[in-house]
Amino acid sequence: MNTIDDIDRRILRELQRDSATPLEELGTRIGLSRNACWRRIKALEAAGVIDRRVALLNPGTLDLGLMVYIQLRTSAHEPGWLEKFSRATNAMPEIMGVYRMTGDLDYLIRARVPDMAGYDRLYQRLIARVPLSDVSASFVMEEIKDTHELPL
Amino acid sequence: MNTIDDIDRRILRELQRDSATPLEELGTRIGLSRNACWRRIKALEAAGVIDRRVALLNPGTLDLGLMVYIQLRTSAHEPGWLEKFSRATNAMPEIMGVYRMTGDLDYLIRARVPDMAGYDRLYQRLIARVPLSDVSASFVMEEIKDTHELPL
DNA sequence: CCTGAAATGCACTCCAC
DNA sequence: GTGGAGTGCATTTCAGG
Repeated sequence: MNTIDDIDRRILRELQRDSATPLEELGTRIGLSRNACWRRIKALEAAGVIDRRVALLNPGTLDLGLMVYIQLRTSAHEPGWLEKFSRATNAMPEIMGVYRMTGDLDYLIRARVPDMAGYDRLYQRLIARVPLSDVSASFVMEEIKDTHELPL
Repeated sequence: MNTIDDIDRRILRELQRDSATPLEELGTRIGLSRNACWRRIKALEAAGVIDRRVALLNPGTLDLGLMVYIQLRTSAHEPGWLEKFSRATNAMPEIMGVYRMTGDLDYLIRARVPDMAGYDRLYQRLIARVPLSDVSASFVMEEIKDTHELPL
């Protein structure tokens, strides 16, 4: 895989902000021909730097206004617990992120639900599938910033 | 804005997983003609349900392997503090999420950096711009799940 | 590495049904 | 809602510097 230079970074910055821009405009914006631009994009895709193109949806219009972070502190887990936990959370679409953490909290879950009742249903379903101890939830009152864009 | 029916949801599910699929294939997959499919997508865009199309990048290939959650517990902040905090965090690209929370922690920051040294630089820059008290960081050891896809 | 042009294919529109 | 057909532009390939 080739090293990523400055021009690549500018291309990536544009694409992760908006991938619908025509090649022509993208090229002129970064001072490259449409064609050279295209070749770099293909190379970045082949190298796995660009993972995929997706549509970003608006949570507010889909009745998913409540974001919640669930913190888990574990007791001693039996062998195979992590495997079961991983399968359970991966099978639950409301759960968008699951992270094993340093520090005093062991696992952190990021989820989106319509409202408090929706959180309760999620919680009930989760503890029914995996034994959990010491669960606490924090709800997002205000999203000051929330982006998928990586710092380049 | 029209209500979103089951077929719309299936379209959205496909698009937020992969927006590069040709209309033809997308149509057959959900059992709709290319044409009807296209009309629904345009309607969803007009209604703001589909926000935009973006490229998703691979953090591992861009030397952004470390994800960190920074927890802030506030002391009494002077007026205008939130405004300053918001501007500062929005101007820092490593910071991908900033949330005002319920519960004992007041603000939660999600950020991506290359490594521990990168985190320290971020931390130093942040406290230089905004007065903060009671800052604690938790680092992601393992990403068990991490997706942008909303539950539909 | 790049540019510019040619060929392909798809998005998009309009049509009749 | 379906399918077909036509236009134009984006994407891709190719020839060449």
